[in-house]
Amino acid sequence: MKISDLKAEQLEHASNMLKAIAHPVRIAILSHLEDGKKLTVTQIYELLNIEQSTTSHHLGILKDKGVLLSQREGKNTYYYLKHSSLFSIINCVSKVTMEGF
Amino acid sequence: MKISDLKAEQLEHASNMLKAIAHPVRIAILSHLEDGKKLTVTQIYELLNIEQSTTSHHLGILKDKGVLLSQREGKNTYYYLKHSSLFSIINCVSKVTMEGF
DNA sequence: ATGATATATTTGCATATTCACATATAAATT
DNA sequence: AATTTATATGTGAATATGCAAATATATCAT
Repeated sequence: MKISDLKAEQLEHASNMLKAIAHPVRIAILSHLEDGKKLTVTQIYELLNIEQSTTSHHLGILKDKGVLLSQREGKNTYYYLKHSSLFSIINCVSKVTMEGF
Repeated sequence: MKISDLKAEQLEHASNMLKAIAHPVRIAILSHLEDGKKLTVTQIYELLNIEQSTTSHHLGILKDKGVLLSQREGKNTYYYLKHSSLFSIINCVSKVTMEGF
């Protein structure tokens, strides 16, 4: 099936999901969540070397737009990918990016 | 290879490309350019039933960010996909979107 | 060469959204 | 109450968006 079969609502949905991941920091976050990994806010901002509040903000965006899920365990909140099929998109993006254009 | 292997420059590039397509109108435009099709500004704005200047604006964005190429033939400008591998991304998006979440 | 027409691009405007940072606040644990 | 971890708020700046109008480009007839 082709994307032209999508209705306006679906285009909006696809657009929102793409917006969610269309930022270098959020792409980097997702890259660390491959293979079903779950990471805390602290782990992520230390890995990426950015502001703690900036990290939480981006995680909030990804969660709000249905890309990530979260799970509080004591003081820590673990974030993980909601759908493994998102890897498909990210892998496609990396493939196209590596082709260099 | 994983997206975590990407360098900052590549994350930026991937992000820009995703930003380029992360809009309902631009997704709809791309959907009509599958299978190597080439369309004019007039064909596109009539297909999508939107303002002529809005269409030209979005086409400009897609061209500027390296998603589309254009080719003037007389009064008409034909737009087409720069890399067929972009279909991969769009097809992944439609797949994930159709899974409905 | 000029004016008219068709097609496309650009400009200006107002509005909305996004972003990073610093700080404040909230929640959980000790 | 103090500490650790996380979320929310405010701010200023940057970016994105649609529309209407203006401008540019190409073609055609005169």
